Amino acid sequence: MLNRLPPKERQIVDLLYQQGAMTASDVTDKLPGSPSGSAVRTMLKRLEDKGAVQREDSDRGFLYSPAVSDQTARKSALSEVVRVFFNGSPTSAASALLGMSDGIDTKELDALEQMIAQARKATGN
Amino acid sequence: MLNRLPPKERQIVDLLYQQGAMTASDVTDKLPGSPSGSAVRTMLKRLEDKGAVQREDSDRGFLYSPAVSDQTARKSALSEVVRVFFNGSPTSAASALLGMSDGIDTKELDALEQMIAQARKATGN
DNA sequence: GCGCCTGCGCTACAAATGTAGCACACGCTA
DNA sequence: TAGCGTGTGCTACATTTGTAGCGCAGGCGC
Repeated sequence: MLNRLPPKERQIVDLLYQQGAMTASDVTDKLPGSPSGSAVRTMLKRLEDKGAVQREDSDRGFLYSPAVSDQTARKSALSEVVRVFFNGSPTSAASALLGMSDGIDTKELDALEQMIAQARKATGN
Repeated sequence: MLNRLPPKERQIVDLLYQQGAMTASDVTDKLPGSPSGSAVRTMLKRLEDKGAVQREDSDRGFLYSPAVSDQTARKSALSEVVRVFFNGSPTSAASALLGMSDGIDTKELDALEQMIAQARKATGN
């Protein structure tokens, strides 16, 4: 669970989820406050020890990526927010989400309505 | 920002958002791992110093509550998840939300479709 | 072969966090 | 009034986090 990570470590994992696998120096560059490379490497190591990230050998050095799949992490993150802020109701959260989007792509709205239709069917079962 | 809080402190603030204002000993009881009361009070104090929670006098001792309104915190939490996991697309997140709800209340679905209709109009502007 | 980058790991250390013990004040009750 | 239970604050301390310095290895240009 991401919430069990301390602030900076979490920031790093978030970055990896957001931008995909990258090297330690990439992380260093993209992190605010221009931390030293070794500082970042240390945290990456700790994250690895905790099993939060994994690394893979590449020609430009190690590539770090989250140990938990995007799919799983997304679900987990959403569940958390729903539980804490929306009294366990995913639909309430979805409403709030709709409310806060500025310009929305029509296609996405179509997709959403499809999902709603699906949900209606499921409920009907 | 909640993500700037260390794990346990965040757990406490989450609890306050989820269950509303409560006393230090209530927090102690509801927290897993049965921590000591003084441990909890210390964290509550630190949270207060950081401006994350506020307290109010009551007949049964101090009542602690999040310093940031639910509204604001919700929005902020959702934005964060959307940014990190859904490439900034609220509608994608909403889809995922729909997908993960089990039995959904028909009324909520109706409400959602209304929101979508609204969004369509807004886009048309 | 000799410097130079780049990437990495190890070690060190200050600050933050997590946890608890102790002492004190207030309201009740025997 | 002496003795409790409850609610607090203060202090202390072990662990974890955040940050960086140093030294080493491999690839590259001179």
